[in-house]
Amino acid sequence: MPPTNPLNQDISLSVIKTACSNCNLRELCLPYGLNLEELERLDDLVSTRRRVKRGDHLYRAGEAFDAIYAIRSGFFKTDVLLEDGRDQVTGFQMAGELLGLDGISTEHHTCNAIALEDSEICAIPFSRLESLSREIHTLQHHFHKVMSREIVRDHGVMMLLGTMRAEERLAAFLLNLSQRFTARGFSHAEFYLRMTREEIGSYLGLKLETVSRAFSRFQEEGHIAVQQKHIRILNVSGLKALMNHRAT
Amino acid sequence: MPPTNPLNQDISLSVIKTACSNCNLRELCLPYGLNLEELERLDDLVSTRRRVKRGDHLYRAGEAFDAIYAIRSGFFKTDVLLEDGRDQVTGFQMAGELLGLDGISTEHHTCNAIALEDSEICAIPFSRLESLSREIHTLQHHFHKVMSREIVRDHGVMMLLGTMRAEERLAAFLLNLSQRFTARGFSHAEFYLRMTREEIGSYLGLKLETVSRAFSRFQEEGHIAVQQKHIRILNVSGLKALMNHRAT
DNA sequence: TTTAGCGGTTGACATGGATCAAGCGAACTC
DNA sequence: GAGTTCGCTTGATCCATGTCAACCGCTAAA
Repeated sequence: MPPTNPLNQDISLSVIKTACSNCNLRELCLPYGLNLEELERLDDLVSTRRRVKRGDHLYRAGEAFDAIYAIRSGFFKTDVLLEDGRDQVTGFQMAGELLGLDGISTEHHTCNAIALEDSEICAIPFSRLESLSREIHTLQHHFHKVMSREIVRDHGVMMLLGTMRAEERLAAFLLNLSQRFTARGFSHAEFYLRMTREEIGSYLGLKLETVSRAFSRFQEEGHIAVQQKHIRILNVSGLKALMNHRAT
Repeated sequence: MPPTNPLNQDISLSVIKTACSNCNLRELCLPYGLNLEELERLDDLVSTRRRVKRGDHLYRAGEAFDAIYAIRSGFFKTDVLLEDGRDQVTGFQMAGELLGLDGISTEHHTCNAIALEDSEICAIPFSRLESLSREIHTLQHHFHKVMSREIVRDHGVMMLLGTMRAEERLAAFLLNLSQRFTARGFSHAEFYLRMTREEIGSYLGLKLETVSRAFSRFQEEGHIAVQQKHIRILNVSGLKALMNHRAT
């Protein structure tokens, strides 16, 4: 039932929508571990929500940094560009994950963040986040953990790029996606890829043809079923075995 | 002149030695930007100094995390291990740089830190660092910058591993070392490598033979002079040109 | 329904770097 | 001072992945 005053309705709706305290991602995202009173203080801070259409930039390398972004829904990639035109996808981000941490260092973004599907993000003004985390120990500590986790993730990618074969890389990639979908309550075994073969290749340090061949091979061997961007994982342990195989 | 009481001498010496306020790396390290009073508060915190002999571990993957480490002198590498025995060097660290940031995430170290020469480090208990950075805004902000810088550095390595050829990787590596030595007041053109060809290769995702051949080639082409671990850079712009050459 | 375009698949061939192997020189031990 | 070891260099060969090219099949627009 709409209330008598439609304006109030709008306001309360928008408040509800942008509140961390009300967000079902709060256990994955920045508010992790906060109590109710602390949550409400964080709500004050996370005031801006924005839609980003598929293909649009959330931010570009070189732009001034003043906020980090939490993904409320949707899917992003980040990439870095070299002067000579080469680029590399440095990550794929999904709901509950943070974007923009790279910008703190120089106060300018150092990569591009591009939506791979229509998405919604919450902007978190960074200086206000620092203020609040000076007051809320839990928030401070969790933020540090999130940054550290990003460093650990990057080490994993370095390992992957530095020592793994093409098929190992792709297996690791699929298992990682599967695990992150699971954490968000989706099927661990069946999902749609939001990115092209070329973007996967860029992330994994491979050419798109190599990615495509590896997909076909996994299918032949019964590890997965692929149809375009639709993936079904048929044999998780098979994929895991692929990863740890070579001991060169 | 030694004072009459040799014990006092020892104490004051050790205090002087471990103080950030007295360390000539303070502009590169954690204390960056702090005023005198703040520096003294940081001094209280950085009480433990430790020597790490060449080849020894500062910490190992899996150990409980409770402190980060600032390198006072010396040279380290960090590496990650896969279950199947493969490993990858994730970085080389020199004086003024921090080690252990990866441990914050899980409260356990996720990599090994090994001294490549006899070194000295300052241990900074992490929970106390968090406390202090809740009180000193400048410290908090600078610590965030340092973590972010590590993320940006990792993206650079991902780019290198994902898109560059062997010679480009080595050129980038040499230029990076040169720049970091310069920042520490050493020659930008002449230095000793503290790591083996194999360790360089591991970091760059190459085999030691490939690293060796690339060194030889750089020498033939007059970009550098190599003799074992002694490197002289003869043509900086030549090396830079090597890096941005290919536009595939 | 036809057509255009983009992403994906597959094949043939090329190549950069890995692998295997031999030898060398500097540093360390006895 | 001789012998041993380890790190490095260099050559020959191999192979995983890149490159080039053709074609396929969704999807969307006309």
